[in-house]
Amino acid sequence: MLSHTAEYALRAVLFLADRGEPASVDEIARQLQVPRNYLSKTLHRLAQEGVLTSARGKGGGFRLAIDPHRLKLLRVVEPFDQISGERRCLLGRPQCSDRNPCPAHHQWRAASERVSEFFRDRTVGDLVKGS
Amino acid sequence: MLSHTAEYALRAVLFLADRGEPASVDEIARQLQVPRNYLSKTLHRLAQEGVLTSARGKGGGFRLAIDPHRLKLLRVVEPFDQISGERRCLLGRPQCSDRNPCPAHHQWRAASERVSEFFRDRTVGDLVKGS
DNA sequence: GGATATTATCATGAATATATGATTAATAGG
DNA sequence: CCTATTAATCATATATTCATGATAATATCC
Repeated sequence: MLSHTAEYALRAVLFLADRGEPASVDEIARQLQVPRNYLSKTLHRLAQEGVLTSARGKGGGFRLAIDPHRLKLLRVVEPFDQISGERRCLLGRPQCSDRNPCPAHHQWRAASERVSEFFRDRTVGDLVKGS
Repeated sequence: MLSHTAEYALRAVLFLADRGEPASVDEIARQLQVPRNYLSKTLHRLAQEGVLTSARGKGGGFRLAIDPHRLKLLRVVEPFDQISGERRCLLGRPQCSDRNPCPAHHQWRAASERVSEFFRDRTVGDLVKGS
């Protein structure tokens, strides 16, 4: 469902939310067992998006820029995977829409809407143990 | 949601179901506006899976091997994309399961289940206009 | 059996996602 | 200022997806 990159992003964010204080890429990568430099780029991207803040040098690292209970999962994931946005027609028809639906449109919409909803409504806080 | 390949497969199958008689790769590719040789491999794969039958030579082509109303969408799509099977943990934890759930497990399950259901329950016949 | 239509296969290429290793830039603390 | 720590960047490698063009194999029809 999610790309590796988006999954790394989400796991890193959950880790940071759970932890509550800054952590270095090294530490996060070790915890999640994912490639260090690859994760570094992913986290950098999240920082650009305003989800994380980063600080170099001693005592630096990444931390959440947003209260976990206000941080929607979609915000974490959408820089990497297109989850929501305009829902793509299952049959790839560009002209497909609510008013001019392909044969699959309504049924597919109802199903896929649930997934978008999940990412749009749930917050990082919802998924962290201690809250 | 679907890869290009799976989308091509689904569209080709719907086309064949709608049409009711054999069609050549050339014709299907022209109709769907997708790359010919690439589609050829995709259809070949569907033939191997028993979804289509193929015939070479004059008068040949591909046709459905299964009554559209008995052909689940999952059957068309699963050779290319992993939709169902063991639902993958959103956080990539191999040990995650109903009995040993990750924090996202139940919520994610409820949402993604809808998508699996769609492919598992709906048939090609459901999506063809004239039926 | 020759011409033609068609799927099947092969060789290759381009684009993207995933990943690794090395280097550079910034920051904090002594 | 020096050193250690850390993010940021650069160069490159590997795997997968998506795609193209050419050729081989097979079937039909005359």
